[in-house]
Amino acid sequence: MKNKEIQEQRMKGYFIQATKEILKGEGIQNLSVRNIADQAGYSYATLYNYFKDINDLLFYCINDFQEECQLFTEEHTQKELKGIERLKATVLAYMRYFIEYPGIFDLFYLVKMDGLGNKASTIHVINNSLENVCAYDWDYCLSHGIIQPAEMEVLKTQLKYTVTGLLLFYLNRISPESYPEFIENSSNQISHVLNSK
Amino acid sequence: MKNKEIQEQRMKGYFIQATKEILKGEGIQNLSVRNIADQAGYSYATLYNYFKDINDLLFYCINDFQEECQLFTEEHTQKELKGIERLKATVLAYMRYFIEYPGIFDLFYLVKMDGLGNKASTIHVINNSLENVCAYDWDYCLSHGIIQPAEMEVLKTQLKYTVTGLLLFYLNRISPESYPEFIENSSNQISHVLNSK
DNA sequence: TTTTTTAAATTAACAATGTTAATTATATTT
DNA sequence: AAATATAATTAACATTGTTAATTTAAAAAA
Repeated sequence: MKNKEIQEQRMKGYFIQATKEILKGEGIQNLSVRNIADQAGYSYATLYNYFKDINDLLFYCINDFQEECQLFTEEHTQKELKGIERLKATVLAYMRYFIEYPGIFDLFYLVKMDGLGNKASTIHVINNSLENVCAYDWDYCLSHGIIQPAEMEVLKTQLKYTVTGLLLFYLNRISPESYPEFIENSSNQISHVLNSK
Repeated sequence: MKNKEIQEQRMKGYFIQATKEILKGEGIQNLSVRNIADQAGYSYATLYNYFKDINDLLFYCINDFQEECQLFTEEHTQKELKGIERLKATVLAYMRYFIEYPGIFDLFYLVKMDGLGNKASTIHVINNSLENVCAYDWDYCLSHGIIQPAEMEVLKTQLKYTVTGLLLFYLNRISPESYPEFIENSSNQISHVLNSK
């Protein structure tokens, strides 16, 4: 009875992998059940033997992408930096991840997840996405007395909303119009939030 | 040749009105061409005699809603308040408008507007939505020397991203979980942004 | 090794969507 | 009143998510 389990996980993996590829490549507007099944090498109805519906499939992707995002930011922030400087670099790397994969931004922040199914735990992952990526930096600032515990909560929240807002307007509403402007703007806003430190 | 124009505007008005009603009532996920036409009292294909596509129709709604939002905030902030206090009240009223009509939030900030058609001017309305609603307050603060011009730009930007982020997480990701929490959270964050004044 | 049973995958089918083409009904002009 | 132009409707198509019916492949029993 163990083989069954292994095989089922493997099949799920194929569909999850296909979904992730489409999400990263063509984006969420080109994602469809038939598309996914094609990429996975199966018929569209087969998908429903392994997932309740397309949302169910998306939940798995969110967890995977959060992990990937964590790795991405670690790789893209120089290890020499410390404290506030490092925190800022981490946040900017976090943003770059979503700029590189706008479909993942859509998935994390824009998709409607109406059926209350699996949701709870996945919503939790999203709500703590940035905070988790920055966990090391927050800890460092705390243990070195750079930020007081009380203020840290406000900063975390402020940063979360600012970062999401910046990404939302750039990716979804073309403001600012160019990437350099966006980066400069983002850098300024993040500094402004953190310099009330 | 003037009657033609009047009649055409009237017809457009029926569809726009219908669209707005559905958007405010059932929300964007229940909006469809057939739905709109039903509400307007015409067949679905008739719509295409007056609008290029459904996006074209949405553009008109955005302008109307922005005006309505402006009126809403004016009515919901006490006239006695002045300066920063009044600004804060205006921002909170702005947020309440979108809480009352989540479909309008979707329309303003979440909908994909891919065909570059009419877009430019409508995008501009959205990008300046909050700033315009707060125009009176910003002017007051400026002319009374409460905020310096240079800093004001940063605050406007910061406020825009914070407000959008707060709404996005509450409406789309259920965080925080209750409305009182959301209001308290929002109030705190807005104060925090403005108190660096 | 056949045969039977079970499980898995595929094709058919449905309802809902946006959009266009073909057709009918309504005004307008001659 | 007849002919023409305009506007509205029904038909039709392609695309979506999802379910039901059917075929194919795998496992178990003989």
